[in-house]
Amino acid sequence: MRITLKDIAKALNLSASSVSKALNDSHEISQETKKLVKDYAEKHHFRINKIAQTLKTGKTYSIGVILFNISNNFVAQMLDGIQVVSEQAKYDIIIMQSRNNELLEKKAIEVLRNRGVDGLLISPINHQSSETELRALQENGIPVVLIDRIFHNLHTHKVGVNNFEGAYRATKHLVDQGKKRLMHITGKDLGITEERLNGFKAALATANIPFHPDLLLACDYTEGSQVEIEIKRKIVQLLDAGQKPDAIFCATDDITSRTLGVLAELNIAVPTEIALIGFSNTPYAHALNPALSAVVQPAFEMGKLGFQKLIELVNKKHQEVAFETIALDTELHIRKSSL
Amino acid sequence: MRITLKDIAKALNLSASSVSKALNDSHEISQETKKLVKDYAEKHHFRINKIAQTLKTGKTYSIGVILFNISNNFVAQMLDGIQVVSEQAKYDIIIMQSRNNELLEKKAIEVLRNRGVDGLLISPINHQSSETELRALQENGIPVVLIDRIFHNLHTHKVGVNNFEGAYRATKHLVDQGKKRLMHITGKDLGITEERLNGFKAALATANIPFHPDLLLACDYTEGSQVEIEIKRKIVQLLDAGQKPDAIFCATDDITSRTLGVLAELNIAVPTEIALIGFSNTPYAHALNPALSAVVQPAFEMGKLGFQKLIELVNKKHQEVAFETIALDTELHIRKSSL
DNA sequence: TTGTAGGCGTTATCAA
DNA sequence: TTGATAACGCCTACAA
Repeated sequence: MRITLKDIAKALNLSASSVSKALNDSHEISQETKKLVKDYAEKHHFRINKIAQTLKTGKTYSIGVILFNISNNFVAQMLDGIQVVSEQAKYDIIIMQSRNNELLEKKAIEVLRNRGVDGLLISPINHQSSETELRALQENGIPVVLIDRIFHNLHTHKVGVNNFEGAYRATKHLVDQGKKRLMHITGKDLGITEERLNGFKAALATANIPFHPDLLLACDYTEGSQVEIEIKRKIVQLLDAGQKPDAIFCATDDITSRTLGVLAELNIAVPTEIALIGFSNTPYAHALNPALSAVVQPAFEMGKLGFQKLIELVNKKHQEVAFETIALDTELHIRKSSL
Repeated sequence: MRITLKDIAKALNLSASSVSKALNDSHEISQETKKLVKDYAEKHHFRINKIAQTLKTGKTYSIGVILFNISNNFVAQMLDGIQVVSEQAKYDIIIMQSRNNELLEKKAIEVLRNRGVDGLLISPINHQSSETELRALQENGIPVVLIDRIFHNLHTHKVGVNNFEGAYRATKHLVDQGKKRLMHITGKDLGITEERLNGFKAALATANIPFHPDLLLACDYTEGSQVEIEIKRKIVQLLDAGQKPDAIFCATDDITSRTLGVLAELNIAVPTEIALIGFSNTPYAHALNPALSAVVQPAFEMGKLGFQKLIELVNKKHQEVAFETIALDTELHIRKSSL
């Protein structure tokens, strides 16, 4: 059904190797033969069997990408960047989701490894998740690059953002608005949240506002989606205790959206009762009511850069490389929700 | 570096074929030998080379999935359903985005075909997009299943929703609220929008409200993201002409979100000035201000069902199958934006 | 400039 | 119950 090199060879009275060379534009083959072969191939819709090619060459021309959840604006934007570069570089990408679950993460790595990929771009669950598995990949000549969640022990290229700085500026902004009781809602053990918490604390410190552990909520992402409930419970609890915050800084895209939802549900006016700002890459920030103040990450750029770095490694597998950690800047978009 | 069947065979003084059979639990191999082989394999971290296996067997155990844009709640939810089933079925999925661009769609099909997939799940751009390419796949024994965009000429299983019904009920709801000047914003040539338009018209008809072409906007999705600008221009134009609608029904997830944004930008109060309802699967519908009334599609179910249907085809490639078209029901969620 | 032979890692067929 | 052999489709020395 599907035509192969041999078929072409037979039809043209050539050897399979000549056909192979002709299709690969080898200098050992005459122009006429090349033309003959290529025309025939085109006419008969010859498509090379990548599987066989891979088996022979060892190159799969595919890259594994492990993200925690692709239905997240931030992640989707990274993915867009990744895809742009992957197309230029003629690499296919195989996307897997870890859902912030270390078991699924390990499984994804395993699947990709079995299937054969030339490299792996991953946003790991946390500091040391799947460390041995990733190291094993590297030792087998499959380069790994970390993206977004760059606080990981693995020794390699890492592309993320300046989390401390982003959090610091957002918090500073709230402080500058005269807010005194700042709450921080974050995720537990997500690999980037520590730095954001540090930024939060640092901004408080510069304003001589003591950090109040009661105003910190670290949501658990390992279980199903109880996050919204956790947030609601915490806020209600603060209200009941007469400890209402006057501003909230949210650490991730997902948390920001959910917090907004909880406040709406509780009929808490934003920003008059509680001001809100958070990490968010939603393209609809301006369309929300009130328009959302956000720390925006250069997600598209991160995706592009991360993938480029990975391709570099793939292409010079055997040379010594000085690994870099790149932290891009975030942008602070002030809108109504924090004013 | 990586251990192969032969290595095991050599180490155990067996033949490669026996090792292969042992690992595949063939009945021709003795229990002791199996244990021997499996233990050795485990101990030495043997992982089978899927590439070689595929070359030999012709089965890739991977399925191509072509969607138009994965950073869309609705699509992301479908994808979740797809992934759940794919893991059960032990198939990998390779995700590609067509971005509602027929050239990219064709390219994606080509890539998947070259790379080798056992089947294709696709949400095609429109009625006849890539029809010949898809048919060619089928003729080469690679089954195709259509999802979401089920109004396509291809003869196969199709899994989508009852678009007419969903649109009809949403529009009917607006009519029941006493709305008279209903606007419909939709996408041009997206394969599902005709039926939604028909549902819109039918609901108007039952209320004896004439359909007004001026109150219809079909956005062009083939070019970059001018959609929001188009919507804004149209609404401003209607306002200027004193033709302000009193309600809007939006046909897709993306259009609903964007329309909401435009209305906010134009400082048009929802629902008092203009009521709004639209197809949307955003998990934050209740968290928007005002909470968004929406026609919700069973996206997760669609993904699951579509993938299941595809796997069925993959597994009985040579039997005659009676193709089905399945239209799941949508849910109407009435919230504040349309009241 | 073209062809031959061997092999990538696996499995299927047949023989032992 | 095990083993030898060939084959999947392609590429690459090396020979012609």
